[in-house]
Order: sequence, then structure tokens, then C-alpha cells
Amino acid sequence: MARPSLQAERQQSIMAAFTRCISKLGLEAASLDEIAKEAGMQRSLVRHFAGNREDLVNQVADYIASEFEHIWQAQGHSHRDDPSDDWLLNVLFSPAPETQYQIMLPAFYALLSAAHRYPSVRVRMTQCFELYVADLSLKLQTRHKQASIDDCQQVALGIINIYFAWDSLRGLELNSTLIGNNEKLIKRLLSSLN
Amino acid sequence: MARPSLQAERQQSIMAAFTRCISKLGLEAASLDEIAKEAGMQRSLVRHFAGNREDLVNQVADYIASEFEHIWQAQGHSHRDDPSDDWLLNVLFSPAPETQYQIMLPAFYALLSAAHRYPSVRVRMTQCFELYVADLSLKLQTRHKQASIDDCQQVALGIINIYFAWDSLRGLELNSTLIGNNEKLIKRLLSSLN
DNA sequence: TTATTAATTATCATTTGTGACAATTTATAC
DNA sequence: GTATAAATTGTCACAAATGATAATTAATAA
Repeated sequence: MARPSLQAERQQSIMAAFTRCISKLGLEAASLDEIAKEAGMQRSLVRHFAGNREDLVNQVADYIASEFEHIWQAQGHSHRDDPSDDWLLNVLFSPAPETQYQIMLPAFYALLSAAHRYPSVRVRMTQCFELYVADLSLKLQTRHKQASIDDCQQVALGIINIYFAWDSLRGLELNSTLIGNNEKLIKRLLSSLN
Repeated sequence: MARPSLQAERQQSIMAAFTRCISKLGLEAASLDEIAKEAGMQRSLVRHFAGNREDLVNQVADYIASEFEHIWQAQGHSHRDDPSDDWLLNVLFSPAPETQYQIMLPAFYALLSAAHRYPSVRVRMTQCFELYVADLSLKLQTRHKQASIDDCQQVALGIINIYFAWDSLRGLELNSTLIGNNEKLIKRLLSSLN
């Protein structure tokens, strides 16, 4: 009886654009104008479909957390039959990872850092992070039966922390030996489970 | 023959104020007004003594890097006779670390993340980070003669990365088991040198 | 074709951050 | 005390980000 609503699609593409902006510029520098330009629409439309800035930030936290969980889950599923830990190193350090992942990670990290200023962002990101650690810990347990649960939790946390630090230091031009050591380091942690 | 210049002192207290603002609000949200308020002076004075925003950011990067190097060096020196690695855990995880350190670390980290947008910040922070890793690596070598240089470099990088990740996740309300695991994790890495 | 509902465009006001600079005050040396 | 150079205050203009809303266009169902 009326024009069909584009609400859902628009909201999604705004979130995707916002995520790309955060990834490039950081959260604070990702203005509504930037988001609009990135999404190929006018600022009024961004506002119309996604609300004010606070709404946008809260929504994008949920978007990023959900996307992240989804990607992680999919990758875990596709490697569920690999009994070794190589899948993990591939997922983390393959030279050309899924583009989705490349965009998502810096944004994910930017939101983690900003979480303390946005209560509902904090809740969502905390939930996501804990799920991430718990799930990796589980995956390690099934592959290292002789290791204790506690060991697996520690190593899972370590891998994730090292990986995040590695990713967030991309802006620095660290010497390549240093960068390469992150992968070796994760292998070192994994081997401590044997 | 004229009024004595306060340039040096003012510049220092502006940098200190800027650092505290970055620590609390992040780099982008630390406006000149905020800095001025924090320093207890007018915005015009901030500008008068420290230049425009770009100048301020470059200066604060050098300030933070230098302070950080200084604190780190002092702590290393005061523990130079401790043959174990306990000093390190104390420095990193003592419940009430020097207040300087508490303020400096989040700011340090915020600048690392923003480095890719400020070329001269990147140069200074890269230098500082590499020095930090190299120095910790050296300290580990003197305490673990049987470990290879490569091993020590990896572990040094790992400790620093884990510590940074731990610190930057303070805003999240992670469950305390998870948080406590960071310390255990660093012990695990250290013990892999024996 | 027409009513209806939503998308889309176009402006406006407000606030905030920044840069620039004139005017004033203050502490020193002489 | 007076000249000097610096600190300090005050004010203006400009740009960017945001919030709000009116006006217009477009797509569907009846």
C-alpha cells in the first residue's frame, strides 16, 4: 500500500561504511559526513536510517561484534577436522586474509579501546571478547588433551592479546624481524601445551 | 632586562596535561580547551607556549616517549642486581604502580594506535618501541644465559605485547580470572627461557 | 489514477574546535 | 621610576560536526 522500506538494507550498509571509516580513521575521526560519503549517501539519510551519533556508535559496536563472531565461527567450523594448530596460524597470519577480516580487526580494536567511554559498547565488546577467548580455549583443549583447562585458557588469551597488539602496531614501521617474531611467539605458546 | 621566560616550565606542564587528557579521553577527544582546563590556564596560553595542534601532537609524542624511556631506564637500573625475573613482574603488575606509569601507559598506547596518521609521531614511537623491546631482550639475556638471543627477543616482544593488550583492555569489565591470566601468561613465557 | 507511505533532498541553527591577533598586565634590569 | 620583553587576557572569525525539520520525489496498493 506504500513504498517499500529500505530500512534494513540501508542500516546494514551504513554500518559497513562506518566500520570501514573506523578502520581507516579511528572512531572519533569517523564523522557522520565521512560515513555518509563512504556509504554513498547524504548525511541526512544516515541520520534518517540510523539515528544520532550515539545510536550509531552503539549500533556499530553490535554490528562489529556480531560480524566478528560470525567470521570467527565460520572459520572455526571450516577447520573443525584439522587436528593440528596450523589452521589457527593460517587464519591469523595468512598474507591475504579475507578482506572482511582485514577491515573488521582494526575497527574491533578501536572499539575495544573506546569502550570505557560508551557503556553499552563496553557490555557488547566485553561479551564478544570473552566469547572469543573461551571459544579459542575450547578449540585448544580438543587439540591438546594432555593440557589443563587453565593452560589452554592462558594460551588462548595470550594468542589473542599478541595478535591484537601485532595488528594495532601496523601503523608503526617496525623492523620485519620484530614483526615476524609475533608468529614465532604464538607457536612458542602453542608448543608449551605439549 | 625583561620579565623572565616561563617557556620551559609551561611547555612541560602543557605536555603533562595533554598526556593526562589523552589517557582519559583518547587523542582525538583531547581538545585544546580540555588541555587548557587540565593545565589550569587559558587556551591562548597553550597556543602561545606550544603552538598549534599539530605541533602539540608531535611534541607530546616526544614527551611521552622520553618520559617512558626515562621511567623504564630508572626501573631497570634500580633492579640491575636482581638476578631473577621477579622485578619485571613487580614493575608490570604491582597493584599500585608509580602514578606516572599509570598515566603514561594509556597515553603511550593511544599514540601508538594513532601513529599512522602522524608521520613524525610514527617515527618517534617506533624508535621508542624498538628500544623498549631491545632493552627488555637484553635484560632477559643477562638473566637467562642458556637461552638464545632469538628466544629472548621473542619473549621480550611477547611480554610487551601482552602487557599492552592487558592495559588497553582495562576499559572492558573482563572477569577477573581472565585478567589474572595475563600475569600467569608472562610467567609462562619467561619459564620457556629456562 | 490516486492515496499512502517512505525515500530523498535541501536548509537552517547550534555547538565546538581551531587559528589569529590586539590589548593589557606583570616582572625584571637599568 | 621607567623601559623592556614576556606573560596573560579577551575577542573575533572561520570551519567542521551535529541536530532538526520542512519540502520534494518516488514506489507501491487499491
